[in-house]
Amino acid sequence: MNTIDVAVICKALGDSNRLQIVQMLSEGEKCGCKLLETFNITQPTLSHHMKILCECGLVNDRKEGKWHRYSINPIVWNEFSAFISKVGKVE
Amino acid sequence: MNTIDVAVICKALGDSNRLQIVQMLSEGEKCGCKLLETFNITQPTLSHHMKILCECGLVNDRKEGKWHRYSINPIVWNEFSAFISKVGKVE
DNA sequence: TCAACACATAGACATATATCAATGTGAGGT
DNA sequence: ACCTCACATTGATATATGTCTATGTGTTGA
Repeated sequence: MNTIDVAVICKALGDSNRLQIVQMLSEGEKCGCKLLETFNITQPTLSHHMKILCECGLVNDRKEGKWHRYSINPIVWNEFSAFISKVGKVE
Repeated sequence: MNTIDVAVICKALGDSNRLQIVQMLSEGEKCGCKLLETFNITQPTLSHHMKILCECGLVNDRKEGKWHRYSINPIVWNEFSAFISKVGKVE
């Protein structure tokens, strides 16, 4: 994972709605309509946020019938987390 | 550290110039003029970026004569890193 | 086939952001 | 005193972003 990838991920997490979404996904896989109940935003706005979270790789989207099951991508998240941890270790 | 703090930090790191700046600071304390040599931006733009990095707590600013010595704030960085690591640990 | 549900897309709009040129401030050195 | 250097501040501007309403798409069930 390079610097550009990490910057894109950080930008994705730089919105408090999106950060709260991934916190909810941390509890386990959830569908969009369930997420929509929690936040005070319209459906297109949620769709917009989920697109950003999926495109940067942080979140997986598993389609099941008419539902979209969203979940955290642990591989990407671990790489991101390792990058952040490493930068904090000052020489 | 709460969700809002983390979102602000992520937004700060969501710019590739700022992410590269903290990567440089990871090598050790550096003054602004040294940072300015590395990046293809003007001095006011660097000043703007440093202000954002300092205000979110990620970076310390130690004034020494006419220089500003910037360095990573390990305490804030560790808290941030721990938060990110925790969210990635899906139940 | 039709209606309802889950989600995407398009367009509009207000606000935020990154960047610059110009200028101000403050500290050191001659 | 004057100049130079390091950095901050002030507008200005183009672009990006978050949000909405309206509408389209695809799936499910009656």
